[in-house]
Amino acid sequence: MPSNKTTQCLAFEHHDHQRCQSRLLSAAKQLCHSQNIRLTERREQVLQILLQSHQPMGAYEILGQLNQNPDVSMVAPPIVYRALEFLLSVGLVHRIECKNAFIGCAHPGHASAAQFLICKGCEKVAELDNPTTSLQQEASQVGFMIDHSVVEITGLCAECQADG
Amino acid sequence: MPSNKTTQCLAFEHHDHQRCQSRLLSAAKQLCHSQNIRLTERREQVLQILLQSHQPMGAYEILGQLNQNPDVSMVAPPIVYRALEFLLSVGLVHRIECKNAFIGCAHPGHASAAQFLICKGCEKVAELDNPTTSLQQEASQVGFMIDHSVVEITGLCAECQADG
DNA sequence: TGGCATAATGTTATATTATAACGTAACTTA
DNA sequence: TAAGTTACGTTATAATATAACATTATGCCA
Repeated sequence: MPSNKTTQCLAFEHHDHQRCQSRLLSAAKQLCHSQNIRLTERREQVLQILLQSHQPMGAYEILGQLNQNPDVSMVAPPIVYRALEFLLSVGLVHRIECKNAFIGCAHPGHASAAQFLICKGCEKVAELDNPTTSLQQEASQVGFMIDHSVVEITGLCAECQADG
Repeated sequence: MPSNKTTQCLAFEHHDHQRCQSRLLSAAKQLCHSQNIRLTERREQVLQILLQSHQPMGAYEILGQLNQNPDVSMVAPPIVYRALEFLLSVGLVHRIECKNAFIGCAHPGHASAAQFLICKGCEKVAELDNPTTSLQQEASQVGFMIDHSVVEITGLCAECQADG
């Protein structure tokens, strides 16, 4: 049995990203359908752009990609921000605070407080899927009621370390 | 012996802030002196402004306070950002990513990866002083080499919960 | 002490990120 | 189909941050 020590860091492993991407898109559609919320064309466009890679994108970068399509008329920032607002609220996208950027959720539906490993080398971001951390325990020890948590670890992934 | 369960969350406790402030300023001076780096007047001004409260401040808010002094000529954003850059590099100030804001370090010299509890009620921020977390362990388990970590927990402090 | 190198500050302009405000179109449901 | 709601489009502008270059202060040592 192969070691699975990195199986929760898909972003840092070689994988069939085509499949990864379509799996996440299907999951998104299903999730929205089951919750009776609308994944409109715009929202889906933005989600698809984010799912193209495991790298976070700025809002204006997304905007740029939307506007690359010459068939469609140019759109302005609020379009993107509104789609992102929706996707964030549903948990299909996360915000990477330390980069003012956005990334597709790697574990849609798991709701939990996400934690990110952000590689400075390849700029990919892995989303850990661990529910409770010691932090949450500490917070409650001092009587703090958690609403939302941001955990972003920057550094070098294994491969980028090897590449020097 | 009184419970010390919250002693590391000074920000959320009633305390003599006058003393807190001057203690941190002295510590900063000492730290810079011992490391032979210059805490210039500008840098000290900015640090003092941040030490006035346990609430994070945006760069332009700091700028506003600097420019409140009618004796001195107006300064422009780069002044503030440069002072902040210095103070961040020395570890006298931290950046609160989820607010694009800055806060005086509550434990100067401890170097460690800081973790913040951010209250939505009183807007105060407590800096935990815990060295290694389970996160760091997890990161190294997947071969990730940590450079910097951002841990920001938003919610309600005990007092704000009580206040309804 | 004077002159050089470096570090810090000051100034202007502009880049980047985000949202307010208001109008139009589309969907939903009675 | 009318009314209410949600989503989208458009314009303008707010808020955050930095590039580039000029000036001043500091440290150093010949």
